Amino acid sequence: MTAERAEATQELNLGLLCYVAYRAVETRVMAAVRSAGFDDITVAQARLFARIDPDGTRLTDLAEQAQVTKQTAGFLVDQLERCGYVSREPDPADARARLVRIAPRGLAAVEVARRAEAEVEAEWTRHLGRQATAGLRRALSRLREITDPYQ
Amino acid sequence: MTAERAEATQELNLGLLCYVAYRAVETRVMAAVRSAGFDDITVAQARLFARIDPDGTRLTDLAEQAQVTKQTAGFLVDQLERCGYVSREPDPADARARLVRIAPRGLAAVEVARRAEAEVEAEWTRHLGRQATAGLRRALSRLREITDPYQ
DNA sequence: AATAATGGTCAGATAGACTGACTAAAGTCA
DNA sequence: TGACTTTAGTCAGTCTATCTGACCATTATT
Repeated sequence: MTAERAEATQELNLGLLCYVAYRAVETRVMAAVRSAGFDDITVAQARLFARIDPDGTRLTDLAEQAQVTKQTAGFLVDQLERCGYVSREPDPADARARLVRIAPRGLAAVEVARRAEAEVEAEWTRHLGRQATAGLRRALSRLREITDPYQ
Repeated sequence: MTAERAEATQELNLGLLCYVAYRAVETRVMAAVRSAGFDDITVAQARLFARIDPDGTRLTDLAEQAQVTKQTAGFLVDQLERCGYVSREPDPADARARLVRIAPRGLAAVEVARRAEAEVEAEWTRHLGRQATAGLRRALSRLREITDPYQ
């Protein structure tokens, strides 16, 4: 690596730094989930799945939060439903809508994912120290106020 | 939002927090690049493009860093080349290989992207304060030591 | 009651990702 | 040196995730 490149590396912008960290977590979590026997789930499905509220979420809301079209969201929910991760129920508040809910198999997968996340966070804490990790979480959480319209 | 949901929101894992921040930057940068007239570039192309070294990078290295197959990388570089963002030159060190280099049009796009990134970082700094932003950068950079094999 | 907006589906097209098989050049080592 | 292995990249084919546009049913608005 040239000196110029080393300098460029140091100056990586915050967005890319976030991406590298995020991807590391996603890779680890997906690997854990798959090796726990949930090997029919894809990354796209998981990203959508992660947005489902414990009380159920409408397809349109899911699509908006995951930033895909409702057609795409419907396509992914179809697959999640077929594989037993979610179910669709009528929304009592609106006869047009249906609520996507996490099914038992989905809950089991969430359990595995949570454990993997916790493992990664523990590693990060060992590497950064407890205080710096807490600071990282605080900063990222506060950033959501200006970066996540669906918080 | 129910109390239960509010609590879950607070406890978002670090990976997802990174994702939200990353996506906000990517969205902003892509919008800036497109509205500056580079409207034929896609997110997938941009992600690969972002890994090209100023001195040129081999396709295989590009693929590895972006975590796609070399076929996919080749597909994307074909498009970037056709649109004038990169060029391919023989690698003087290895007759099998070719170096992907950023072409003039690519440099112009990088310029726009850099400005957009700087804008976002300025906003983040206003929101978090100078010290917390510096801490965020420090923490994420140190995390690369354990999350980015290609740093 | 008529019209507009919203939640969701159907149909079709395309981009981007993969696996597998292959060629050509480099590297290894008996 | 010559045979084998590895590496850089391409070709062909498939599949998944995404989009746009059109549409239906229900709800909201006026």
